[in-house]
Amino acid sequence: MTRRGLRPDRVVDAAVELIGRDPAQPLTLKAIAAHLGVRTPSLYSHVAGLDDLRHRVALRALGQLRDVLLQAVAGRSGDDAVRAVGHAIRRFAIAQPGLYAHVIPEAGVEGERAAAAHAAAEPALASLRDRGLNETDAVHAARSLRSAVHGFVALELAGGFQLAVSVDDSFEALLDSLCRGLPAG
Amino acid sequence: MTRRGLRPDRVVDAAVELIGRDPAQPLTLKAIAAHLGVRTPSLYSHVAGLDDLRHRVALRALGQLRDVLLQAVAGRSGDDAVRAVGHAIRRFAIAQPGLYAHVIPEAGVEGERAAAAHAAAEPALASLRDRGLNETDAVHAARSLRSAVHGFVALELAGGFQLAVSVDDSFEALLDSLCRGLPAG
DNA sequence: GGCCCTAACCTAATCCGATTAGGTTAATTC
DNA sequence: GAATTAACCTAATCGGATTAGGTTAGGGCC
Repeated sequence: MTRRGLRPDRVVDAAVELIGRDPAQPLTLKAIAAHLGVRTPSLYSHVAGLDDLRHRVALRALGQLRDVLLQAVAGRSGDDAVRAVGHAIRRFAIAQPGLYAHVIPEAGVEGERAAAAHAAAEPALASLRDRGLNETDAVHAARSLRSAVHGFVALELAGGFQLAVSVDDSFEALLDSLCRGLPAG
Repeated sequence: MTRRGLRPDRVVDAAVELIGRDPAQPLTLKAIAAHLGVRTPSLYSHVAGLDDLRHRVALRALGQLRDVLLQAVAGRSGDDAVRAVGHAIRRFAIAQPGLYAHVIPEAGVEGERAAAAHAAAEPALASLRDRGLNETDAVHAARSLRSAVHGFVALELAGGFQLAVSVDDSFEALLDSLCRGLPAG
């Protein structure tokens, strides 16, 4: 019964690791507790429950996504930046499907999480403003880009692309279309 | 204890109705049974369990989506058809968010469901072929369109668009970009 | 060094929904 | 009208979340 020195962050670490190991497995307090060598109810000292845990995982995921996007757009502009954003999101989602799933809320977004989502969206938005778009058009474009990439990745991860046509090629085609089609200022 | 004359389809009907009433509420056998005036275990005479029920709901949803898309493309071609597909999907998703959610599988797709998904995708694919695209490019384009619209709707339903910019306008902008950007043959 | 307090951990118990086991009986068939 | 089938039921089990309420390790203070 030694103390484990758990912190909320350590619990989230464990959750993220389990999610990474097997994204199909649902995130369960029981599994996390076992992974940490603790009984399930003990987690309640650090986390307010399953919903709270999911919330924290979402924040973690959004933070990572933001980092990834910041790196992706660094030093790029124009179509180059748009493509980099697209590839970065897809790479992130494929590398950590379970984590990526938590980026999208199931119900409404609010508070801290909205802020995190906003922060994650910012890099793409900035590179679209650079493209010469005014604020409103940049928001339209950012939503379009994010929607297209999220939709693609969501369907891809769900196994939605069954036809015998390269999925990678389709993704490039999607980015091609977007770059061709997005207004340029 | 009179017989209710339940059929698998009636159970799915009830599920769809409950889902429609409150998409936020998770789909539960208990609620469906109550709605049908029956005890929970009785449902097992008609469906094999919760997973089977979800599968059936998904088939129903895919069928409806297909109908909606067939109507949407009827008599249209070119960008007109593309826009109609986009609007039809979005209208369907907003009208029946709970049902739409079941269109996207959580894990892999197989068998009957893959066929249903295929059938639902066909109308859009056909109208892209009409556009003069060869089969491969039509598949790329169909995936792009589906991804973009699905992503948009998923984020919209999740409350992901927080900024004070019209979501309807963003959707139009997305369709504009796609129409401008999709190859034309 | 010993006492106190907090909070981390535990066990036991409850709740809720899914699922299974096994009866009862309405409807159907012969 | 008897035999069969299958729809429905009750009772029980299971798995995971959550709550209630103890126990004790460890840090701060005398």
